[in-house]
Amino acid sequence: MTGAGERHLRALELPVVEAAQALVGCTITHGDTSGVIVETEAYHEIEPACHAFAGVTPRTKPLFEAPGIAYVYRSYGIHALLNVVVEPAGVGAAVLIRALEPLDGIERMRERRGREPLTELCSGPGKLSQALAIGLQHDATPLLGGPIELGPPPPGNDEQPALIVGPRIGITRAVELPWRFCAAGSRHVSRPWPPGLLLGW
DNA sequence: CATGGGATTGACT
DNA sequence: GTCAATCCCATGC
Repeated sequence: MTGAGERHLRALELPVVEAAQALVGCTITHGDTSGVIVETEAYHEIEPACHAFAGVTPRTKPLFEAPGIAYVYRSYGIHALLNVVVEPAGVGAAVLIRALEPLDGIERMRERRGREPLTELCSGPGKLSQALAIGLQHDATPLLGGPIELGPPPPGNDEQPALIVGPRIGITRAVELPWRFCAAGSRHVSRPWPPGLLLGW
């Protein structure tokens, strides 16, 4: 039997678009800081917005490895963005973690972010990396038993949350694909929930 | 080896 | 709403 308590493990076995949905509600922990995933996007080598579209390069190599490792890259020269690599080895695909609901180490997050409001700590892919002190040194590290830990939903929150689906944000290619997923009603997403359809209703 | 772009953010008009 | 910061890496000469 497969309980909700191991949803993060099942997510790692799914195709990337389904994995992106299943990961909403799971947790990310680094040291004393952790949060619940409330927003994700799927990226796959078949579409040009994905870094893996260019094939295997020194930068994209982790995307093509076996599921369950991190892909962390620098964005706009400033931010480190965290992805969960999924799909079998040889297939380049990953789930971008776009926002967390802060759970543990909130004061530490406030120090690192230089901001007080709970909704400004992890409400964006660059923000959550800063709040959890995730950097390029974590690229290709395991997410099970590594420095950054992917975990199941918190106790009492095992229900797969209702999701809002919409187009991905901040990209210029393959903008039409509805591969962004937000926990419905969460106030911790990177932007007020997108226009789009509700899933899970 | 030189160049250009980007899965963002925060500050500013 | 607009815009610059900043740096890794993919690409091209």
